[in-house]
Amino acid sequence: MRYWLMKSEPDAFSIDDLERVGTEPWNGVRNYQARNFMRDGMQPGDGVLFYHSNCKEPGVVGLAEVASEAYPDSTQFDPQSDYFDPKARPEQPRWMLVDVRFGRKLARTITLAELREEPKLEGFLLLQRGSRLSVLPVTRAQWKAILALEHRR
DNA sequence: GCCAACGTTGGC
DNA sequence: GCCAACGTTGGC
Repeated sequence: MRYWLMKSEPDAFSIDDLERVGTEPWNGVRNYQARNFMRDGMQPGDGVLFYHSNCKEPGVVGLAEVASEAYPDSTQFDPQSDYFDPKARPEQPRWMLVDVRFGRKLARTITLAELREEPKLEGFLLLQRGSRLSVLPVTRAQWKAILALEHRR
């Protein structure tokens, strides 16, 4: 079992939205590195840290799990979609996604600022300068270190 | 709203 | 294949 962090802007899709729908196709990822993590790295049952980005208090807000193998993101073929990709062809899809299933909300937001202060998280991809990946791997040690912060304060 | 950092595009 | 221009991400 592996661990991941997935970012979402709460204005667009929050942890509450995921709780409401239960399971959501993680569409709209248009970065090759992020796609490759979903396509080549993820397995059903993997752990996901749900992260709110581009908001007042960025940070980890909940837990989820990978709920499917990777499959083509249908929005790439839909001209009405914001995520439409005119170069994508159904016989050779360019963008893949996985389904993500709600796990639980954290007791509180573990903020980005806190993560930066945690020595055990040195080297964490999320915290590296200029890192903008919206889907990224988390080591088991990092996962544990992050969750250990939940009830510490 | 600003802007640093990064990815992508397209001319040459 | 280089690289300038442009677009996007996302913290602050």
